[in-house]
Amino acid sequence: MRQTELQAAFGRILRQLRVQKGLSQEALADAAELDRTYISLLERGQRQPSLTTLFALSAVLNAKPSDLIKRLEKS
Amino acid sequence: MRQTELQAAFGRILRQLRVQKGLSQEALADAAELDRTYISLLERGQRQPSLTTLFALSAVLNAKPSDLIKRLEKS
DNA sequence: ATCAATTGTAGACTATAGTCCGTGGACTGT
DNA sequence: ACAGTCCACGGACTATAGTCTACAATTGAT
Repeated sequence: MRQTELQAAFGRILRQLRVQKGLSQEALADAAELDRTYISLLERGQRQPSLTTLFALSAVLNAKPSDLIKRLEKS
Repeated sequence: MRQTELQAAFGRILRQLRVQKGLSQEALADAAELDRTYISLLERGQRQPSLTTLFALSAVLNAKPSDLIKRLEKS
């Protein structure tokens, strides 16, 4: 998988989980102690998270980081 | 898990997998198209990988990225 | 048609991922 | 003693993660 595809796929998964939980980008950002505009960038595939950011987002979304990565592998 | 602990734990896992495969840091770096000194930093817990770096390292080590993350969650 | 909430986006910025070049130390074999 | 391999480590650098401010576009409700 190329880098841009990886980022785009991560963005789709992130958005899906966030919407499923009924959170706004801002609510997610606040809970994960990140910036709202950065969540927007992530979801649009223009950034890729570091490990700690992955863990922080997963925690807020009640998902295991490894499950999130597993979904990435399949996409 | 705090950020520094996360990095340190990732470093330990990375080193263990690399040694298991009988690779030098340089061999791993070359195969993953990364820098030798950066592998050293990762293993010593002084850097954390991006998603694409995680995938690149996992590929060389014949491990699924999600399995690597799973080990991180448990440590 | 308007208002509020949400999101896209741009620009300038700081922090950190990742590179490159070099040095020195530990270890092994000869 | 010397050569070869592997690794720690430093400094200087470039690329990108992540912040902050502000404004425009979208959507949904009334």
